Amino acid sequence: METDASVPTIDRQQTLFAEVILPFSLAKTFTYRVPHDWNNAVDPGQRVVVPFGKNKFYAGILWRLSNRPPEAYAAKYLHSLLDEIPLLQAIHLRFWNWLASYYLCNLGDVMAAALPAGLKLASETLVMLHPEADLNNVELSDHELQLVEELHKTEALTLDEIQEITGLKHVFPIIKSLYIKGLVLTGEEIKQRFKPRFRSMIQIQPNLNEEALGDIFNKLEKRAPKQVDVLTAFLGDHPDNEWQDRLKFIKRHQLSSAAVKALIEKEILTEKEVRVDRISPEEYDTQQLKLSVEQEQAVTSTLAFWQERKPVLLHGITGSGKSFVFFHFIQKALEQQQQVLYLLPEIALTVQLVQKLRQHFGSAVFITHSRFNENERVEVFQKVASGMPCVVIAARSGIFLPFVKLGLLVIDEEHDSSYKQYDPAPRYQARDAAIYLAHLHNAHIILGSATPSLESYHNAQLGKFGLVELDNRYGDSSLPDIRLINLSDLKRKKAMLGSFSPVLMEELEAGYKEGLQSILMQNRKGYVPIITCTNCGWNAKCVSCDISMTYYKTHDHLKCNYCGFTQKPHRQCTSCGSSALEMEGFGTERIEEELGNLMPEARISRFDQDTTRGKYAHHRLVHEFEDGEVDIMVGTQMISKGLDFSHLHLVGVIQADQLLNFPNFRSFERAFQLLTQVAGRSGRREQKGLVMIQTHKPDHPVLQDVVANNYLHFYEQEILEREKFNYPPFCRLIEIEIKSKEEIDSERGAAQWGVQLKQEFGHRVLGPEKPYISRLRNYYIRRLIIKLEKDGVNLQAVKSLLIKHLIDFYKIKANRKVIVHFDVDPV
DNA sequence: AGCACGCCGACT
DNA sequence: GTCGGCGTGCTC
Repeated sequence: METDASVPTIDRQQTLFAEVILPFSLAKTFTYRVPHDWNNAVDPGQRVVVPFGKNKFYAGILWRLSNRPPEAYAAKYLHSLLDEIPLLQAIHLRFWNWLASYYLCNLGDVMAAALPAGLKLASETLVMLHPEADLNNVELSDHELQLVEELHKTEALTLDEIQEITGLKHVFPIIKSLYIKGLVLTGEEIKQRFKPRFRSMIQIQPNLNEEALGDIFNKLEKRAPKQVDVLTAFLGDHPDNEWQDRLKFIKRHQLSSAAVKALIEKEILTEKEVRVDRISPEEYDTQQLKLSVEQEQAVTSTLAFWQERKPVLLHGITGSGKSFVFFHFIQKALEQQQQVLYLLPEIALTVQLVQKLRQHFGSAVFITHSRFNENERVEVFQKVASGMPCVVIAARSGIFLPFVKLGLLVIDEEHDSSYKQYDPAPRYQARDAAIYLAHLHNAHIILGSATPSLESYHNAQLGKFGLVELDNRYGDSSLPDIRLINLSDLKRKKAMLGSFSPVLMEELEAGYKEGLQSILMQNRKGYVPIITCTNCGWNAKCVSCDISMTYYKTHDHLKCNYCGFTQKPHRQCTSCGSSALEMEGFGTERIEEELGNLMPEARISRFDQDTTRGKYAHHRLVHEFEDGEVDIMVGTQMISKGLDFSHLHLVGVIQADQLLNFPNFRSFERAFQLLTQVAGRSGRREQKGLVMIQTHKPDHPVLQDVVANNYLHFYEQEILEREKFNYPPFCRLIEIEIKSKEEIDSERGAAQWGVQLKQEFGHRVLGPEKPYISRLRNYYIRRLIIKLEKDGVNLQAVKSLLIKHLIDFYKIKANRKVIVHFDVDPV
C-alpha cells in the first residue's frame, strides 16, 4: 500500500539501496544493499534475486532505489540481477501502485498476479554429501543412515525427495543433525522455469571451396552413400548455402538424420541453435474490412469522443457487428505501429473470435489465458515488453502485460462479471483498471456490450463516457421472436412433460425435423442441486460449506460446487435415518437425460464446466455443433457467451426464475443480461430466430423488457431502484469480509469492526451480517459493507483509515486467526 | 510464502 | 524419547 512510485534523485557514486517487492502478500517492501559494482546496472523494474529468510532466495521486482540506508537493520546484499533491460517500465510500476492502493492490497499481491509463473523464481534447497564426510565414529539414527546412503547414490536431493525417501513429515531436524555432524552440506538452487525453445539450423561449412567439396564427395561416395544424399540434396536445393532448419530439411528430403549428424561431426556441415517462438501463429491470408453505413457512423462518433479523451461505450445489439468497429480501430492502431489489448471475459470460449481476428490481423495476434502453459505465457509477456505492434487477446489478467506502445484497449462484453477478480487479492475489476491503464498510456479505450453494465451506461448518461449506439442487426438478419411460457399455468393443468412445456417440445421437434439446431439453457450444473429427506426435511450439505451438495449422475457422486468436496450419495437421511430421500431441482445432466427420453433419436450434447474441461474440450464441442453433428445442445450460462452459429432455430430457457431470485442487488441486471445474451444466440444470418423462456413469473418487468428487447427501458427502471436504495452507481461499496475457522472468532471480529467503523462512518456502514453463504471451506464468514457517496468523500482517506484499523485489529492476539479481506467495488 | 521455535499429545 | 500438529513470529 505504497503511495508514490516516483524515483527520487539518486547519486550513483554513493552506496545504493534497493527496495524490492516480493511476490507474496506482505504489507511492505524489503530493502537490500546494491553491490557497488552494479551501481550503474540497477534500475527499477528489473527482477532481482534476493536472499529472504533463513536460506531462501526469491526473484523480486526492484521497486525503487535510494541512497539512504535503513535505520533499524543492516540490509543484506542483492544476490543477482535477472534482467539487463528492466522487465517493467516506470509506467507499469505506477499501474501496480494504483492497483494496490485502489483495491487495498499489497504490492506483493499485485506482483503475484501480474507476472507469469515462469518469471517468478524461488530457490530450492538441495542437500549434498559433505566431500570430507567421515562416517566412522558417528552415531546415526535409522533415518539419518537411510539419507546418507541415498546421498552416496546421487549428487544432491531436494527436500521433497528426502521427504519421499524417509517418509518423514519434517525433514529439517535430520538434515540439521547431519549438518552438525559434518556429513552433509546444503545449498540453494534458483531454478529458471522458463526455457526458451531452440531450433537447430545447418549449412555446409562456408569455407569449403568447390575443390574441397569435390574431394569430400569422392571420399564419401564409396562408404557413405546416405551422407552423399544429404549433400546432394542441400546443394541441389540451396545453392546459396543459406541456413536450413535441420529437422525440416531432413523431413523434406527424406534423409537420414544419422547421416546429417555424421556430417556435422566431420565438420562438413556446420550447425547453430537459434531461439524460436512457441507463440507465433502461422501466416494467414488477411481479409479486408468493409463497414456498413451504421458502423461507419459509429467509427466517426467514437473518434469524436476520443478527441475529448473520453472512454467510449459501444452499445450494440447482438449481431450488430460491434466487432467490425473494433477491428477497424485495431487495424488503425497496428498501422501506427501501436499495441492493442483486447479483453474478453472467458477467453476460452472465443474460438470463433480468435479465428476472425487471425483472419484480419494474421500473425500480429497473440492470445494468453490460464489454459496456456507457462512458457507460452512468458513469451507473450516478453513479446509485449519488446514493443512489437500486436493485438493481445486476453482475459482480465491481460491488464498486467507490460505494454510499451499501447494505443488501444477494447473491452468486449464489458458488463460481464468475470472481469472482477474475487479471490485472491488483488480483487480488481479489470474493466475499471483498464480505463485507468488507458489514461496512463494516453491510449484510446472502447467498451462494448449489447447489455451494458448499469455503471457504464450511467457514466455514458452523465457524459463521462461517450455513448455510441448500433441499433440494427448487420446484414439481413432480424431480431428473434421471444416468448414467455407460464410454468404455473401449465403445472396447474398438469400439462408439463417433466421440465419441458408442450410448446417448447413442439418447437424442438419441429426444428429437429427440419434439420435445424437448438440450444437449451439451464443455469445449474450436475443432475440435481438438492437432496431432501421427505420425512424430516434434512438436506445433504457439504461438510465444510453451508451449501447443498449437488448430485452428479455421470460420476455417481455428490459434489460441493463451491469447495469441490465429493462423497458417495447418501442411502439414508443422516438426521432421521429414513430412506425417503427426494431429488429436488434440475441440473444440465438431468435436462439432457429427460430430453434424451423425450427425443430418443435426436443427437444431444452437453456444454458445461464438466464437459468443457481441458485445453481443447470447448473447441471440440463447438466444432461438433458447427459441423452439424449435434441437434440440441444443453448447457449452463456458458453457452450464452461467444457462440455464433448459423443454423440455430431455437433457444430455450428451462427456468428463468432462479436468475431473478438471487440475493444480490445486481440480480435483475444479471438476469436481463444473461437472458438477452442467450436470446441473441438465435436467428443470426438468414432466418428469424425463436426464443422460449419458461418462467413462473411471466409478468415480471425484467422478463417483459427481455421480450421487448428494450435495454433502455430496463436501464431506466433499474437505475431508479438503485437510486432509491442507494446502490451503485449512486454510491461506492467497500466490502469487508471477516472469516475464521471458529464461528465465535468471526462473530467477535465482525462486531469489533462494526463498532469502530460506525464511529467513523455512521449510517454508511451496513452489518455485520451473515452472508447468504455463511460458511465456506470451513471458514465462518461475516460481512460489513461501507456505502460511500460518490462525491465529497475522500476515498484515499477512507482507505487509509481501513488500513489503520487492520493494523490495530491484528495487534489484538485473539484476532490473529481471523482473516480480513477488503473488496473494493464488489460485484 | 516458508521456515524456526516452542508447546502439547500420541506412539514406534 | 521421537514425531506430528499447530500457533506465533519474522523475514530487509
